[in-house]
Amino acid sequence: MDMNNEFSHKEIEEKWYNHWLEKEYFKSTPDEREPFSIVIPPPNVTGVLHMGHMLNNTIQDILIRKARLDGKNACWVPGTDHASIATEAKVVKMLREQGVTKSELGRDKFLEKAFEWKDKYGGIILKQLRKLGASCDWDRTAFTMDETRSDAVIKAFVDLYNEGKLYRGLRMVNWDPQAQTVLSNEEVIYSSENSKLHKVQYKIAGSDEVITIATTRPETIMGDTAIAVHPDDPRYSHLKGARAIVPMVDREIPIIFDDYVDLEFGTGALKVTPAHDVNDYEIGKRHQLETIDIFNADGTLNENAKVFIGEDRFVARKMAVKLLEELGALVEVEDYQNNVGRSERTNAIVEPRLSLQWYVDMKKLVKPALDAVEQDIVEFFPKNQKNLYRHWMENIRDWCISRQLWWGHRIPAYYIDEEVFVASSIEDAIALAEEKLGRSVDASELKQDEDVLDTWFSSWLWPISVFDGFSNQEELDYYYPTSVLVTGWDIIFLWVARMIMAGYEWKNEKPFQHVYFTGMVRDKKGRKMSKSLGNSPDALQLIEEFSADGVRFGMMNSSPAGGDLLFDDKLCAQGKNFINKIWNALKLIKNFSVDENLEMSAKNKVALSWIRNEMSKTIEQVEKDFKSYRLSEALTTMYSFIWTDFCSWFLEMIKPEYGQSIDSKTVGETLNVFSEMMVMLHPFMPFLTEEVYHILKKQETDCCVASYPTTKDLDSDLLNEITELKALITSTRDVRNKAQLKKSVYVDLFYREDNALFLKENKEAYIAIVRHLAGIENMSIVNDDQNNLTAFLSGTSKYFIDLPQELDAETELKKIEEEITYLNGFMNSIQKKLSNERFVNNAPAAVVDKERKKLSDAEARIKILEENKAKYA
RNA sequence: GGGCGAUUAGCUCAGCUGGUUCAGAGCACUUGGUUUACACCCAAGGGGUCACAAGUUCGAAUCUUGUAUCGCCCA
Repeated sequence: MDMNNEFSHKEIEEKWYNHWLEKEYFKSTPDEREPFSIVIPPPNVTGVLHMGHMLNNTIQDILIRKARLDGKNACWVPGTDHASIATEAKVVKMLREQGVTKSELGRDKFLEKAFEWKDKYGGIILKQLRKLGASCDWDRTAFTMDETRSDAVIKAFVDLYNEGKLYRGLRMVNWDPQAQTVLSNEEVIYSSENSKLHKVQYKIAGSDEVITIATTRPETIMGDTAIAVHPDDPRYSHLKGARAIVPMVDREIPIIFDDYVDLEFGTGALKVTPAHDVNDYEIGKRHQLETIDIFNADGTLNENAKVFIGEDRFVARKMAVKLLEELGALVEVEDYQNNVGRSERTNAIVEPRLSLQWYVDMKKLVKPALDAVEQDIVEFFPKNQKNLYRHWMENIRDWCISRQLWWGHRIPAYYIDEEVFVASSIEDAIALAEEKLGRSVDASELKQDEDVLDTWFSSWLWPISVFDGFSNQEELDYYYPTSVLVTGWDIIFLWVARMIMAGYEWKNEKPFQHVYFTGMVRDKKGRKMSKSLGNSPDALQLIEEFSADGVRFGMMNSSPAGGDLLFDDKLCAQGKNFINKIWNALKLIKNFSVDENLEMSAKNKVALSWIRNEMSKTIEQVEKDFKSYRLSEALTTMYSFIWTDFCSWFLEMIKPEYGQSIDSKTVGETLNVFSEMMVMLHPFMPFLTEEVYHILKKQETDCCVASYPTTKDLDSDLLNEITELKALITSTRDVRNKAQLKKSVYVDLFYREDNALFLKENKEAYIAIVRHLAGIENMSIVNDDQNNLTAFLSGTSKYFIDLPQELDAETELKKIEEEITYLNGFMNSIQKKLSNERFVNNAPAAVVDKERKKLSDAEARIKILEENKAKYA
């Protein structure tokens, strides 16, 4: 048969992916079969495939393909999220390049542009997933801002509000005074900058005493509402109940005691400005302090400051320093390095600012979600993530869900003056307003909230909303709860925990049975992959170079659940080599010269029986590994079975001598084993296995939808005997190597009459295998030690080989002596164990027997080694 | 400061319920091999006091505690 020398992955990948799509193998609709469903963690619609996605989606594809082969109704729902911040930033940038600003355009026009942009550039990542072989039901592709998903979001918001689980409250945000917008934490870049630490004296009211604080921001002094010191600080304990006077504005503020204060830092006294510092805000809340906001939105000072009104915050800082100096309040100014946050987009120093935001009251949602994980109703893989989850859930904070952006779901809250009406439509809002106000209300009176919802507020509904579960129960009943969620542990709070809460909140049921946490993909130096480091390989280029199967192999080869993956091209190269190996095994078999008239030899019969047993063992192990999500273990198991057992041992066993033919039955059986092997490996390497599956023989189905192979009862005698036989072959090859024999030189091998291996019924086959694999001409029995032959040991049996020349006596002697020394020590330790009554009495009988066997084996080996030694001495 | 985790061969990591599937894989290394399916390969080999210390146990890489070093998350 004519076959390519190499597996040409590009055309083969495309061919089979299209074939699978045409056959609609990935499509799922509810039926009588057991469902197996996965919802994709929706990637950012503007994103491109990176290493993390590859790992994550390879795992999902492996699980879904395995379920499909197991005969389940496998449904993998793909989709993307709208990524408010990232997408809006990209659209704003595009508009800026066109010379248009967001505010000039207005909300509606801006959204139009954003959707245009999304339709044009969005979803590239889903196309890229196809290259990886992802077997998603593409007809189900969902987007967090499409109609169904948007309806769900609005409904969820209204529900929570009506149940009192949503509220509006003040919160400290990252404010960019230049762009006049709120930034998320991800958009603020912190770095160490040079600044000055000012030590400022505050007078204590009604005394001559002063208290000195240290600050890098003297321009905020006018907003101070307390001075805080540590409760254990002896320097200040006498100030309990005292009040200090804020310099420049002469306002009295309390001195408070709080653990937050660092005794070592500065003077140990901290000025507290709740309106302009996150930590101060927290302290303020604890001590019910007044909050004085002294800044305008553009970073200039307002009337509350009393001084420097209208000046920019940095101008005000200089003026404040000068004024403090004049007042004699400034004690000292020293150089200081501190962490400064700047806006990623404008480079302006970020100003912490209080603003009114929407919150979810998480304490009202937490209980069933915490219980579910604690009781393994939702099971985590690996388990240790439970601790992290519990810790977070027990210390949960309310979730701020409003974002000062336009791209996203606009908050369904409508205002008339101070009154809020939350409703899923303007009509409903009007009705609510009319009822409340007792008069007719016109739509134009209602002002809808300007903000949108956090993207996670749509993602947390994902396992329900992709099945349209907020308005339709039918699909949900079948697919929900989903079987497994595959995601990174870095979003356990942002996403996983919230999905579990949403599941119980709206469906009173967990969203998934299992959660498989993947590790982070790092570069080979252990650094996170990032754009700025430029250490992330181009995913598609990797596929191009190593093939999709090769990359999938590389991703899976070294990534246990939860463990980080130090990515190295070499891993993919190993995958590519594996493909080459399988391809060549296929070539070998297809190019056998088959003789229909040949009988199947005893040797081939034993070989086939053995490989079937090994295959069964492998399947059993793989099934076990799948159950506990030890996917990289499963792959390693299959790899070593295919490469070592099947190729290196089995194929060599049945391979005819050069120029000879092989019987058709052996070939037929071998093709069956190979075929099953391809189905077994299919979830990990779908393209290669499908191609090989069809070249092997005429098949009734495609590999993609075949039945996963099953296990058979093991013949443990045969397995043990072949293990022994392999050891003999390896020892013989070793002796040949040491004698520097050429492969083409055949020699004679002898065994003793009492050799158990060659007393069995498979004796003839075993001899044939040894001869075939170890370069042996004749194999026969000798009764006595043969001084003209070279003796060697395999297991506990002694063999003789007729070498053209003797082995180097000195090296042999040294090795023998070393082994005798080792065995003596080994025996000692076992004897010690066996003479320990407590061991013999307490250890299980099987363990004791094993120790006895070890002892007798070691004795037998020593006896033979001593004989051999005598010969060399 | 609070929490989580890691430390096993030169490198990257497996090692599940303590006991021959217990010290293992890949890469790297050494020796030999190419008219023979595969040099993207074959055969054979070398290499580890399982971070350190104590404890539990008949028995510890595995369980407990402490120490050291490193990583991550939250503040």
